[in-house]
Parts: sequence; C-alpha cells; structure tokens
Amino acid sequence: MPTSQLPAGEERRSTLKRRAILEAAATLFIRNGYLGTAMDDIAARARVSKQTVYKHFADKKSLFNEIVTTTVDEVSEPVYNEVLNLQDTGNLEADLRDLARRQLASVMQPRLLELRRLVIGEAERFPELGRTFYDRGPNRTLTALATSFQRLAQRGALQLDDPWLAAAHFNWLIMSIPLNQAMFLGDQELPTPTELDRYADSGVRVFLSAYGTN
Amino acid sequence: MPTSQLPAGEERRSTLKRRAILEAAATLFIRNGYLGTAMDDIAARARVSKQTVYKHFADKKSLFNEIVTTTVDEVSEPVYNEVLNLQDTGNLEADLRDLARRQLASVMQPRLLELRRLVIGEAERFPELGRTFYDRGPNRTLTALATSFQRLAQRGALQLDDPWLAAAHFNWLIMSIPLNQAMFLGDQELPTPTELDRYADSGVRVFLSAYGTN
Amino acid sequence: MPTSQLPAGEERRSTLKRRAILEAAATLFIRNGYLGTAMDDIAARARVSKQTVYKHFADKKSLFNEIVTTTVDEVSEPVYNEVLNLQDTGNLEADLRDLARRQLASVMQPRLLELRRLVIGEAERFPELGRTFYDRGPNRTLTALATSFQRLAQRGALQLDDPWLAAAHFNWLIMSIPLNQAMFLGDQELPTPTELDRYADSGVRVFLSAYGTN
Amino acid sequence: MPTSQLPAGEERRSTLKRRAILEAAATLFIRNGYLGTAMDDIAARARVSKQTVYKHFADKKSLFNEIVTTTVDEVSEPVYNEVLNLQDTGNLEADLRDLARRQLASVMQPRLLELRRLVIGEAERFPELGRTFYDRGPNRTLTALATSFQRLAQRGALQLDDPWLAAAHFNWLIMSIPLNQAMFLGDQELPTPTELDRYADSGVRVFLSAYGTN
DNA sequence: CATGAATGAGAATTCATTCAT
DNA sequence: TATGAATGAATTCTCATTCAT
Repeated sequence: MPTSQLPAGEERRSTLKRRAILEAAATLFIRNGYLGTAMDDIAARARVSKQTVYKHFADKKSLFNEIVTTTVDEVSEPVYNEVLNLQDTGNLEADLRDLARRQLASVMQPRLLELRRLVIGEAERFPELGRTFYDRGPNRTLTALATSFQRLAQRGALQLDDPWLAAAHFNWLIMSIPLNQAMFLGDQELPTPTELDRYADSGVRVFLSAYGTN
Repeated sequence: MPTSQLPAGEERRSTLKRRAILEAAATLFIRNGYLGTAMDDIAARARVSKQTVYKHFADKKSLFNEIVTTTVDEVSEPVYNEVLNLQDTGNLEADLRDLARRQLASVMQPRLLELRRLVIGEAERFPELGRTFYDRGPNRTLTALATSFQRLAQRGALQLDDPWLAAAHFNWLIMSIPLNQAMFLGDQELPTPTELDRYADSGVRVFLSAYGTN
Repeated sequence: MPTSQLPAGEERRSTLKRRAILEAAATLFIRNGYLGTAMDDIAARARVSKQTVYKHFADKKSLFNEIVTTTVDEVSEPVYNEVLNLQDTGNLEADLRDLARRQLASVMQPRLLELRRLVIGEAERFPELGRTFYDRGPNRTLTALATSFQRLAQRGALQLDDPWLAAAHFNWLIMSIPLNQAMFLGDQELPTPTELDRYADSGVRVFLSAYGTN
Repeated sequence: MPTSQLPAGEERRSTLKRRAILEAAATLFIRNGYLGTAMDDIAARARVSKQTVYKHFADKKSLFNEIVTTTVDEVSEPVYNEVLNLQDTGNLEADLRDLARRQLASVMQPRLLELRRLVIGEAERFPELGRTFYDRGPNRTLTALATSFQRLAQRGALQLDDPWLAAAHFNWLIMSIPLNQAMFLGDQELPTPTELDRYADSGVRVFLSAYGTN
C-alpha cells in the first residue's frame, strides 16, 4: 500500500544518488583524508552534480561526519558480533584463541585501518568524531568483552576483579603489536594472516597466565 | 679564543631564525596537521618573512619532515634512556613498576601524543615519515626493552623464549589503554597521573604472571 | 530536425566561453609571451572566471599549446592553398611572381609574425611546439612547393635535381629579407606592400636564373 | 705610472666580479630567457651577493641589455671578419664557396643561435635590442658583403645593379635553410657540418647563376 | 531539479628590489 | 662594501560554496 504522493521512481532515484555520494565520499575521504578530498572529486566520482551533493548534505563537514559514523558502524559490527558469539565449549583456551583470531582479523581489515588513521588524524579538527569512533568501535568491543568475561568469572573459568580491565588487557595483548605497526607502516607491510594468528595465540597465553584458573 | 673570521653575529642570527621557524612550524603542524598549516602562518608565527622560510627549507614537505624527525627524536630520547637505565635492585616487580610508570608518563606527554596523531594521519601521504616515527619511537623502545629483558632472563629473573615478543607485551600492556583513548579522545580527557600509575601497575602484574619466575 | 536532447543553449554557451578564452589567450600570449602572460589576465580579458579557464584547459601549458597549434593552422592554411593553386598559364615567370607575391603577403601578416617570434622565443621551453610550428608552417609550404616544382620540371618548365632544395631556395629567396627584418625590428618598421612585391620579384628573377629553362 | 688613488687590488677585484656577473648572466639569459632567469640565480652562479649585482647594474633590464649587446658583438665579430677577408684568388666560385662555408659555420654556432632565439623572443619587450642585434649582426654582415660584391662587380667578376640586394640574396640563399630549422627545432637536431657545406655550395651555385659573369 | 559558471579567497612558491648589519 | 633578511606583490592552481539557467 504505498500511498505516498511522491512518485516512487523519483524517490528511489534520489536515494540511489545519495548512496552513490556516500560511497564515493567514503572512498575518497578514507583514501585522501578530509582536507585532501575535494567536493568536486566526490561529485565526479558519484557521477552527480555538485549541487546534488549539497542538496543531500549541508556541507563538507556534515558529509564527512556521516561517512565516518556510517562506516565505523558498518565495519565494526562484525568485530562486535565476534565477541558476543564467544562460545563456551568447555575448552576456554581454545575458545579464547578462536575469538582472538577472529577479532584480530576483523580489526586488521585495510578499510578499517584506514578509517582509524583518518579519525586519529582528524581528532583535533573533529573531536566528536574521535569520540564516536572510540565509543562505537574499540570501546563497544571492550564493553561486550567485559560482560562475557564477567560471565566466565562467575562460572569460575576466569578470576578477575575488574572485568573491564581484564577485557582491555585481553584486547590490547592481542591487537597492539600489529595494530600499531599498521598505523605507522601503511598498508604495504601488513602482517600475514599466519603472523596475526601467532600474535593472537601468544596474547591469549599471557592473558590466561594472569586471569586463568587451573 | 674566538678567531673565526665569520661574523659571529651573522652566523648566530641565521641559526636563531632557523630555530624560530622550526619552533613555529612544529607548533602549527602539530596543532593543525600538514594540510591545515599554511606557510604564511609559519612565517608569521616565526616573525620571519616567507622568503626566509624558503631559504632555510626547500619546501613545505622538507620542513614537515624535519619537524617530525627532530621532534620524535627529542621527545623519545628520554623514554629510551629510561629503558636502558632499568636497574636491577633485587626487587624485580618494583623495578618494572617504576620503569612502567616513567615510560607511560613520557609517552603520554601531550606534545608526543599530538605528534603521534599527526604522523598516523599523514601516514598515507608521507609513508617514510610513518616508518621513521615507528623506528625511532616505539620500535626503538621495544628493542631496548628486549635487550634488558634478555639480560634479566639470563640471570633467571624472567623466563621467556622471545625477548622482543615479551618486550612488546610489556610495552602495550602498560600503554595501550591510555594511549588508545588519547588517540581518539583528544587532550581534554586524558587520564590523571594516578590513573596512569594504576594502568602501569596492573600491566606489570599481568606481565609478571606470564613471564615472571618465583 | 534538431532532436538533440542536450539543451542547445547550454551547449553553445560553453562553446562560446571556450572560444572567448582561446581568443583572449591568443592575443595575450602573442603580445606578451608565455611567461609574460598571466592566467588571471586571460580570464579577465575573456570575461570569464579563472575556474572556467581551468575547467576548459588543464593548465597554462595546455592552453598555450592549443593556441599555438590552432593559430598556426588557421593562418598558414591560406599560404598553403596559394601554393597548391599554382597555375600554369604558359607564362612561368608571371605565375611564379604571382605566387611569390601572395605567399609573401600571407607570411608577413603581423599576427603570424608575432606567433613566429613567440614560438622561436619559447623553442627551448616548448620543443614540441617548435616542431609543430615548423612542420605545419614553413615545412608544409616547402613540401607543397616541391611537389609543384617537380610537376613543372616534368613538363620541362623548370630544370632541377632536388625539388625540395629548389623549393627552399625559392621560398627563402622571396621571404628571407623582409622576414628576418620583421623578426628583429618589430611591427613598426615593416616593409610596405610595394617593397614586398619588389622582394618577391627579385627573388623570382634569381630563382629562374638558376632553375629556369629557356 | 698608475697614479690612481684607488688601490689596484680593489679595482681589479671589482672588475673581476663584474665579469663574473656578466658571464653568469649571459649563460643564464641565453639558456632560460629573460623572464626565465632570476637575479638570485645570476648572483649565485657568479658567486657574488645580489647587492653586488645591483651595484654593478641598475636593474635586470640593464643587465640584460648589456649582455645581449656584448654577446652579439663578441660572437658576430668572426662572422664579420670572414666577409672582410674575402680573397680574390681568381677562382670566384671557389672563393665564394669558401666564404659561404665559413660564414655558415659561424652563424650556426649554438651560442649564437640561442642568442638569436632569445632576441627574437624578446623583440616585443626590448625593441631596441632587436634593432641592436640586427644592426650589429646580420645587417653588418650584409653591408660588408655588399661592399665586397661591389668591388667584384667593378672588376667584372659579378654583374649586379643593387649590391645590397645581391648580398642579401647570397646571404640568405646560404643560411636560410639551416637557420630556420635551427630557430624552430632546437639544438638537438642541428645539421651536420657536411650538410651545412652542401647548403653553402648549392646556395653559391644559385647565386652565381644569377649574378655571375662568364 | 541539476548543470556549468561564478565567486572570492587562499594555497605554495617565486621574484625583483631594498634594508640593515 | 657585501651579506642575509625583508618586502610586497605576483604567479599558478585549487577549493568550498552559491548563482543562474
């Protein structure tokens, strides 16, 4: 029962253009940064006139904001889901290792790495954006992890006072080495999946030395 | 016995201007990023003509490079020295805690944090700069730390296979939480020194659970 | 039957602007040289915004190239046609004299002289441009002349071994004196049409002494 | 008896600097044109401060003027001498051929070609310079040639009404082909000495068909 | 509603010339 | 006297945003 008075074709065409703009902008912003991206280029890449861009987004800042928040959700959603799906198979070490590997693989996606660099680089110019990224990205994961860990602690599988701190230790033990390299070294010399797995495994080992029970 | 035939005043004046330019550029680049900083502003802030800037530095890129390499060395030197001066007082935990606290305090200096954001944000545009920062900053510390840890392992104070991996675990256990927050959250909501100490201490505790001997 | 879906007004307006830019640029480049002409001035003279200039031509070099190639073609086309239309009326001397006079008058047009000076002056900076001018200008004429002369030789009206050499001798016998003066002496002291005719006639006379049959 | 009150060393040092400036300026102006040459570069190449340049020459235009007039004399002097040394060995064709070859070789010196391009290119900006070049260069040769030809005509070795016209025909018959190529085609594709000799010889042949006696 | 043009400013870089030391 | 610095404007080119068609 579409009783809208707008012609459906029109409405859909506009939405399509909007999506094209967002896609073009995401690619360019992530590739060239905020100041390095020109509205002209966005319009050209979206195959849309500049006026159309401005019809959909008030100005460059708004568009940038939209891009970053949208993209961070899109791309951090799977990371988050990994944590929630932490299964308790009875073999805690294996379970954590599995979680760690998946999580690390997700975080190390080039697109997400680039977004992370972008947001960090613009943190001064767009402070709210930094907070958004942190809250919807890393911190969201940490919170979910903390919840899971608390559950495990209640079952006696882990021993810990401060679930959030344990979650953070877990998280960064696993990710810090490759993530920091990636931040500085560019996408050319990323670690191989095998190396990533080794980082995950050794991180889990250290984590369990401190927080495991046995 | 200053018998130099060069007019000392002349020579010093030029050096002074050069320093003024570097200082102004450092402040502005770090505050506003590469593209966000104008050569005009640098000249104005250094109270120097634009010509003088260009006489000292071939172009904006060169100046930026100089700023980043100089600053990272300047600021990471003390961090590095802390690590080398790791004393063995017989109380390993206390020693590591001390090291960790000092190291963390150094790394969390606002100026260094801003530089880190800057370099990360420009890593795509200046790949060599990212590597320079990583090598002279984090990686230099890690290498020194690995050497110290190996020494400790040989004395039986630590047990470890891979000194560099142990060093990395130590390093990031201590720094990751506040450092990642700082990257995204800006200089307004930095952790207090007390909080930093707690992060340091808990990091050391986890580290020793995994690598300590007792 | 104009059924084009493109708005004709739009399309024509853009073309008009493009032509205005080209005209302004031609005038200014020819008058002031490459370095002596500013993009600002071109835009102003074309009554167009600088942006519009840059939307039509990638950069100053491209615009300059376009101007020179276009102008040389425009202006050397009639010269070329004169040569091809060399008629054989049975009175060779009169025919050649006629050709020579027309050719000389064409080459000595102020606009073409200025273009020639311009291209020569920029030959170091724009080597391809020098070649373009030479090929589409003087050399094109020489080739056509050579063809005509060969035809005449086959009919026994001229005697020559090397048609291109004969063409070159003819061409420069006629044009060198006034052309070289014009190159150095500016447009103020150009020879009068009468003088030009005398140069043409005496050139033909010398030419026929060497290559004529009778 | 040097009774000057200026210390001779001083005086000579100043002259040396002046010469260094002139040499540097000549090279740069000839290579890069007027607008393409910076006073900074001249000073640097002469190993002299900019102030020194301005002490010796009022401004850039003056320096340029000085360079061109000096250089044209320097470099056209030998060309002129060739003509004056036209010997009458009894074999006119051989003598003229010899003259033509020498003259052509002189005119085709790269430095002179570049100067010619330079002056032509700047003829609009520096009209007096064009006249100077023409008078002290080509026209000086033509006048000398005319004198020689008149002498030969009086001896019955040539037949001509207008010595200057004959001289011009001779001159351009010999030089026009390679000189025009050189103007447009740059110094890379200059004719070989052998080719130059052929142009000289064929020019002489045509000249003698028209002006010879036998 | 969407396209090309315009605006008006600002970027980096360079220049000829002049001060001040 | 000669040097480095300053000046002040000009250059090419780019940008975000807004009109006009």
